[in-house]
Amino acid sequence: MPELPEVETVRRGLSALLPGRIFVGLDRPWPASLQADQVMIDRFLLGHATVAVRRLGKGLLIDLDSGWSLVVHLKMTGQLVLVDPQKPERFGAGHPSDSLVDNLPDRSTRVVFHIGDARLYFNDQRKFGWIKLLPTAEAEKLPFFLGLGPDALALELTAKEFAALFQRRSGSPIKAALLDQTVIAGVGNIYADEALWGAAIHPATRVGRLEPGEFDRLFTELRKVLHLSIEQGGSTNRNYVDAEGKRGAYLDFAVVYNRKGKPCPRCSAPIEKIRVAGRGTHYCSTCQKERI
DNA sequence: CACTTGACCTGTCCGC
DNA sequence: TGCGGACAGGTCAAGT
Repeated sequence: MPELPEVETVRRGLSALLPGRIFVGLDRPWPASLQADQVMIDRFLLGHATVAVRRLGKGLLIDLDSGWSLVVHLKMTGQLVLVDPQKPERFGAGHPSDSLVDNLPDRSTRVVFHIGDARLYFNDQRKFGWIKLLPTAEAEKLPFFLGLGPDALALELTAKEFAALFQRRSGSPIKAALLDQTVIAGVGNIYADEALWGAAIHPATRVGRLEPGEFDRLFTELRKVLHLSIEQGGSTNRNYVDAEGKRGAYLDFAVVYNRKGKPCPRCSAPIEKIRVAGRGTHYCSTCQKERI
């Protein structure tokens, strides 16, 4: 799944649904997805309530009143969906076209948290995702979190600072550097392609060849697509759903991602798909000129 | 250190 | 229709 806008959408959903409710039980149809000792689960999860839900890059922290946290990474196909029997209208019914999941648990369900009467399902078709239970201070110090660059939507980040983050990756294609979470946190394959199209930069352009004005444009476009996507509840290509099981609508606004052969809205040339940094990459060869 | 490639898994789609 | 291969929102480890 999940790049910054999708994780942020899940965070907001859980933030509205979880705090104050007590974890009372657990099912683990695929135990490896939850890295936690049963003794720690009994002491620091069960009987405790959520106090806050935070996002760090593409990771989530569910802070508990025990001083411990559930740390979640959804990787490619992870979902966190809360089903509340008190509010069945939240889930599926009414807008079935918005819902991608019903009848949980299903065969991708890896962990089920019982939270009062409600159920929080961790589904993950490809099993790349994980959940850990750790003391909050320790969770924040996981290598993955310590290594993160500034959040792509950090309020205090300026265009000048944005450009400076890329210095040490001067030999990389700009797309590879954008995907590097230690440079800047939160950008993934979809929004890298969309932002590079907006800034009219070829994805394979070496960082060292970019001009200051191009970094300015990239910074502006990146934030624009991330904000728009959050407004739209994220991107659902295949699996992604929010905390209520609903898909995101951003791909209706996407210009290049998953749109090979469709016309570029700037110049009407067909969008092309190539491979950059080992990832499928969509761009307009007319608007985003390659520089040798 | 910077950079690239393949591996982790399951499911789906495309071409023959 | 069937089958094999490529590919899918992300990281990591290992290689050069």
